[in-house]
Amino acid sequence: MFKDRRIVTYENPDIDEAVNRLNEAFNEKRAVIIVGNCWVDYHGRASSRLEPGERIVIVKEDGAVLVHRSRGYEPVNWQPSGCILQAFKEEDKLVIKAVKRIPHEVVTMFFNKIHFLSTFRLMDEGEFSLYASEEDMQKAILMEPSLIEDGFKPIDYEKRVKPGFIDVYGVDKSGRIVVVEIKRRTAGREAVLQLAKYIETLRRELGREVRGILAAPDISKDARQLLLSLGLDFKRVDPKKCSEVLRRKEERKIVDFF
Amino acid sequence: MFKDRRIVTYENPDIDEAVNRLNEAFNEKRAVIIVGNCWVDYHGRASSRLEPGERIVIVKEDGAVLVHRSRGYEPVNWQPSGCILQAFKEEDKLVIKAVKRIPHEVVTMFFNKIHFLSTFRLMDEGEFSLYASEEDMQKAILMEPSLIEDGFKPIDYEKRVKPGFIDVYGVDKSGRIVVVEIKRRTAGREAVLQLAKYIETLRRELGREVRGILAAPDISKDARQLLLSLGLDFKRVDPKKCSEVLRRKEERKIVDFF
DNA sequence: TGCTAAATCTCGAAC
DNA sequence: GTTCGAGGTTTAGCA
Repeated sequence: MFKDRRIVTYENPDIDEAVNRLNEAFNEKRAVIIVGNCWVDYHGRASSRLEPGERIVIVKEDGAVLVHRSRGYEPVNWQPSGCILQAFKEEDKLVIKAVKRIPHEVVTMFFNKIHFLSTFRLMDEGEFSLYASEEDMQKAILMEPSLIEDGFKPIDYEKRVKPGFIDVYGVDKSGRIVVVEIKRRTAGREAVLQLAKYIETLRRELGREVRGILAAPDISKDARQLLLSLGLDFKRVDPKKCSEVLRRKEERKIVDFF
Repeated sequence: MFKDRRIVTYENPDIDEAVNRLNEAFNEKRAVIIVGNCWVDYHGRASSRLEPGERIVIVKEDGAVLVHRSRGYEPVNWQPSGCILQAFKEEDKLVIKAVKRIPHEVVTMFFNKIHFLSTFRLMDEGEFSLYASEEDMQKAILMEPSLIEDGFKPIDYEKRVKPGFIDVYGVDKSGRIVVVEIKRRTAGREAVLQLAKYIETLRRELGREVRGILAAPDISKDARQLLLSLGLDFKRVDPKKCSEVLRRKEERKIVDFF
């Protein structure tokens, strides 16, 4: 049990030791960090070759593999979780093969120098929460329709129409049908076209006028132009304010409960 | 110089030592790996909170930050390259702040236990090559137009039309204008609609018939149906074969040169 | 299983 | 600087 948790670190291990420690770790579903000089081949949906250099390699307990260079957010090579790992020695080099089926993809890493190798099991039950998603904005608008405009009354949400799903569907204070398209970030032309498609479909279906409102924290200049030319409206809605609305309503729910 | 390259590892460092080593590393643009118990706040385009647990944190020399949990390909929290880093002690905890402007985003990591901390500089000049990209396919088709069909003659590529850029533009053996849309993977409805937009624009512009060919390794069932209903063609083109064509042509170039 | 839409997408190129 | 498109995108939600 203690061994599971303990972090075992090897500085400058020789190839044989590295092979043993790695296969041990792969069998015991322990995570691994390797820093060393390596080159990497990938074959699958595409193919790639990474010429020799020092990199950080992480193998996680679920089989995910990441090869990181000295810069940038993205790994240069990787393998998602669920791949089968194997380490062996070949011509005085450490070889690690990570194989995945569906799609069939293989990442092969060759090390001629291992500066550092560490194996361990992470104890991690902490919850992760992300706030102010597009879904949060939708919920907030449904709970607090004045975020769109005074007198707006939602009737439905995620309403199925031919081209997709309408985020929020309702009537304005004059009784006109309103379609609301929500974007969590600056809305581009794409968002306007999406809204326009819904409007056109509904106009044909219902045989009456339909208003379109694009709800987003901001809108790009060309999108605004397109929006105007199509006779649609824009309503600035702040995702963070939506989070606050949700939080407030949640609190009220709890207050009402007691 | 040697110190730069050497990997320096501290097992179970106390908070003060960790703070010193980290700020040293941030100043000297050395990369850092930390394994320890931490919680993380993020505020920026969205907001998030990660409750305590053991994680792997990487800080790269360009300021990129990655917080990895025990499973999966993606970091749970991160910061792209170019952010400003700072480590300090607060109430017996190690705090690392990673701040980026444009957009303004802050990731704050709190550690109450550091299992190990390692700092180093990666020597990495190795080239990375990805084969069989969409660009490779385009090049291959331009070099070997029969990949599309016999008698096809390319005239232009990346041709600007109102909705975007036409991958390859040419004439078929009957002299009809042909627009080729290339996809490196199974083409979906989206690809067909893209091609259709180009075709329609060109038809209006030129006032004559225009053929459309979707070139991809495969096409989804619904995309094929849409394609047929629009009177467009599909041509199966294998990305790997394109790579081979390119390689062959490159070889020929070298042969011709000598 | 396959498709669609979103992502704190990232990254690079073009305007 | 902004915008646009591609990515071995990945990931999550559904039909």
